[in-house]
This record gives sequence, C-alpha cells and structure tokens, in this order.
Amino acid sequence: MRRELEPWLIGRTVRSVELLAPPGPKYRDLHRAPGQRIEGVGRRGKFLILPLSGGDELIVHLGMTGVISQCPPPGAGGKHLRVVMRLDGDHLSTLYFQDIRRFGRFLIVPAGEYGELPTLAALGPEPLDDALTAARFYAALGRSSVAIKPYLLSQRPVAGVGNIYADEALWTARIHPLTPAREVSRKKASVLLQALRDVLSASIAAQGTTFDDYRTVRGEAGSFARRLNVYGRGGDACLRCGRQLSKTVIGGRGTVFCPRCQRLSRAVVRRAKAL
DNA sequence: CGCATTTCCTGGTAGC
DNA sequence: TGCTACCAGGAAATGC
Repeated sequence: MRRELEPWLIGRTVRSVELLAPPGPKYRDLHRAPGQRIEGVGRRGKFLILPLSGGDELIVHLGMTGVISQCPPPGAGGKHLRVVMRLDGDHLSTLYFQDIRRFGRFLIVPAGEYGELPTLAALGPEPLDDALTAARFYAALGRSSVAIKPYLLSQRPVAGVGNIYADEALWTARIHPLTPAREVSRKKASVLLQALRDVLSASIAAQGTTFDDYRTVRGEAGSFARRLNVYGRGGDACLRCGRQLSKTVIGGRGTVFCPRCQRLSRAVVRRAKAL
C-alpha cells in the first residue's frame, strides 16, 4: 500500500479533510492537515507515516478492514466511509478512507510524538531491513518467556507481523506456536526470520492477502490468499505431511498449525506438565 | 515491570 | 423469514 500511495500523494498539499467518523483517539487532529504538503509516504510495521510540511505526521493504520481508495465507494459501501481528504491538483485529488469495523486509525501527531501510539513507539526492527540480523532476532526472542506466536504479534521482536503471516512463518520454520520465545534455538530463530522475510516479500509481490475487505488503492484484490499454507485451512491436510491441521486459540487469536510438523520440544513439554 | 485477559466494532454466518 | 449467538483480530486498556 505504501508503494501505491507514494507516487500518488507525494508533493501534494492537503486542501481539506472531512471526518465522517466520531472523533476520538483513533481519528484526531485532522483539522491540522489543510495547508500542509505531503513530504513523503513512509511505513513502520503496519503504520503508514506521512510527514507533512508543517512539522506534523499523518498516521494511518488499516486495522483489519481499513481501505484507502482513489475513488468513492460505490453504493452502500459509503456507509463505512470515515475520512475524505481532498488534495490539490485536478486528477485523482481525493483520498477516501473506509473502515468497516473501526479498528483503523487516521490521525495527526507532531512528528515523532507517538505517546498516543505505544505500539508504534516501541516497534521492533523492520523485518526486511538488513540491520535485523539473525543474531539480533535470536537475542530479541531470548528476552521473553511469552509463547512465540503472541510474541511475534506484539510487534516487539520484529515489526509488521500479523496473524496470517505469523502462522505461515511458524509453519514454514516448523515451530510450534506455543514454544516460549526464549526456547527457540539459534538455528530455528534464523529459519523463522528467513520464513518471515519470504512470506512478507511474496505477499507484497502479490499485492497482499485479500480474504474479505482488503483492497489495493485501485480497488483490486490481493492474490496472496491463494498461496497460504495454513491460515484459513484448519482441519485440512498439511501440505507437507498430510496430517490434519489443528485450529486453536492462542493469545486470543485463531491459530492454525500442523501438530506433526510443528512439535514442542520434549524439554518444554516436560516443564509444562510439571506446572 | 511482565504477562494474561478484556475491550473496541460490525458484517457474515450458523443454528433454530 | 427472522431472530439470536458467535466469530474474525490490530492495538490499547485493564487486571493481577
């Protein structure tokens, strides 16, 4: 999405912002935008960060059902329209933000002031950045006793990993989602980091994973859902070993994994039983 | 502080 | 057909 937005928005000046959602912490201070020029389109994890010429930043998070589009939603879709941002220029000069379940965010903050966004403030390194080495990733995992799956979702060891890609990468790396993060071996941590990079890169190339609502700026569905190995396949056969995939809840999130390919180590099982 | 649980929100769907 | 109950999950808030 960032790659789509950059050539469209960069250098444009915001003319007006219309807020159609009830104002609150998720939609705030948009009145500051008009008159400011969009200086860039950045991203950290799942947050879009657009620096503005007046020293502010426009922060956008899609939540799960957020959609940014160049054209107004057709027909009944308009009832979930939350923000209409008008820009200078006479071609594709309006940005529409829809958000069915209102888990998204669309707000303005002074640049770098993320006190209202603690996850962004404490975000881990970018998964595709070379600065994140296998050694650093392994060290980050060593700092937590939380199960690896919810730890990945916390955005702390690495930024931008959501439920779908966590399940996919853990399957690829053959790691049980309940494995305590600090019990993941150096070798497995390295394999997991590579699996995360591979699945994220492939999904970006496929323009994302569209299950229901996700759309590109041009309104197209992403095609990566067809290439998922585990997410959405609970009860089906594991594509590696044929065993029926398990569907459970871990950390309050639906989790699919292969009980044969992704085993807990005997040491972990023994300790869990002792408790 | 760390960690687990609950909350927000609404469309879709299962079950009756 | 129409009703209720429940599920999906990012991040933040709350509880312990």
